[in-house]
Amino acid sequence: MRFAPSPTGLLHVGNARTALFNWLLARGQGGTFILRVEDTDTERSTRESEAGIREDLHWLGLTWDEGPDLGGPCPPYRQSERLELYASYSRDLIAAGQAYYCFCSAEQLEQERAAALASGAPPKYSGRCRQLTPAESDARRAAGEPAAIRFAVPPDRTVTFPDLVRGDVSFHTSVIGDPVIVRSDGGPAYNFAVVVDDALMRVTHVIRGEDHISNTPRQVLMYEALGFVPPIFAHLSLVLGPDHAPLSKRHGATSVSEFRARGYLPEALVNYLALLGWSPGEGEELLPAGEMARRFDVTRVSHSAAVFDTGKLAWINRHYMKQSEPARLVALAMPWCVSGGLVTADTAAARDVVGAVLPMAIGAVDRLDEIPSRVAFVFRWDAAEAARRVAAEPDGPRVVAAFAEVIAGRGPLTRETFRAAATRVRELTGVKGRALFHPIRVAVTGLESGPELDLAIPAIDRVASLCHADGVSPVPSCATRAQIVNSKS
RNA sequence: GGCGGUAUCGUCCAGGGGUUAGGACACGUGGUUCUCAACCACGGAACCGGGGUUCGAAUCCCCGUACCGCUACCA
Repeated sequence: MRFAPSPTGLLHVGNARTALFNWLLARGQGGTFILRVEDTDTERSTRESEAGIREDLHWLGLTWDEGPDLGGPCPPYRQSERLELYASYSRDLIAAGQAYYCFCSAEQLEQERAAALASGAPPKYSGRCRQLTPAESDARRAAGEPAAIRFAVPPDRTVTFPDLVRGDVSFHTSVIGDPVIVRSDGGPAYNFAVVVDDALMRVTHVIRGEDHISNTPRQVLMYEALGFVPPIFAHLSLVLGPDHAPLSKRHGATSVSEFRARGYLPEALVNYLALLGWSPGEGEELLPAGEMARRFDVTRVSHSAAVFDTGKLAWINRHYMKQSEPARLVALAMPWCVSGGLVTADTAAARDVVGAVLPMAIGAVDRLDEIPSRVAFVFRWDAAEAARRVAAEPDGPRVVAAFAEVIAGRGPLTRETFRAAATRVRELTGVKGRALFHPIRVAVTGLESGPELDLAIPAIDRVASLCHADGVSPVPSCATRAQIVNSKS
């Protein structure tokens, strides 16, 4: 199996899904997964983009066995480095009379296409240069006339190929114009390069987007002309946005790196992408990639386009956040906590702080980037505001005064000591339920609603006890907060 | 326009000649907790239309419709 992106931009989630399905097949069947870079479009291809795609693939955990960085038995793995191969095979095709030089200019071609369209005919290449004798072609080339090479599509044939997701697909050659296989600048065209590469790299299964299905008959013809056996194809339906248009920027995030930047976990994105067009069966949905690979069956992939559902991705992401080891989650969340101003740097002490505060966020938040706003109250406590709000509560000042007194000098509160303190306050004041907890919440967090106090109070005190460490701004303890609010109200 | 592909709840995915057409997300209601969230329970929600085949069609066939893709010296 192979994944063959062109390095002309960020890795789109649709392409990531294609990569994933290839990976699932390869890993599930003990196959080899090749990464091949299709950089024949020299105008748009960049090394930065290639590096970005490799990084995104790594982040997703879609590892490959052969590729430009790893090497392998069929190098090179960048098309720009395989130019002699394409040239050699195109010469063979010309020699065999299965390809020919084409001298038509872009303007000429454009005119013909417009005319064909206007008259309602299929806008395919007329095949004019196919008539040229080898002698004529050679003469014109010798004269320095620029020429592309076209593949001679055999007339009046029906090309049928099996497609693992759709069954047999047929096209008649009468609708296929002779495709350019080598551009006049000498570079190979996509349809030719894939065929040569997939054949030489001994790719057995090509899983790719549905947008390639119309290319497949030309490619099958080229396999035949070159004396190669075509691989087995499987064309995946496209990924759409909520408006049923192909997923694009205006729908929000579309690239893997954007999803990463928005705080999605790689295993969540992978799990979601796998569910888009496929299901492991038995109603199971949340499965690790290895388990999905074990169960993967291309044959059972959906035929129809799928709408990308951010809500479901969020649900899956929440699941994996709850599932993660706390230390890993802290490490993952650090960048957002730093940029969100919770801590000033990613230090060991800062990680302790984030670790103390994280339990309030997981389960309550869909993404890592939402963590800072969920826990910010710990760090941005406004004494005056808290006091004002407590004063507005019927029993507020009385409850907070009692609370301040009960916890004074006790040191950092834990869940247990807080519960005990709350019980004591209830005994002292006779206030219970919401009337008891709400003033405490408001005094200590400054929030009308938020995390459970069982979680919030120990977190605040833990952070307060860490407050002079590197990379951490000092925050007042619950006792201090209660005391201040009490004195102000 | 031509060619190709696709069609089950709002969305994703099951199922498939006779089923109360199933699950998940989302949504609604209720429960629980000091509130939001989470969690639990319950609920509403679908076989594109028309013909045909058949005792029986959501399922098989044909047509239509809609949507998507391709129709490049981009990949």
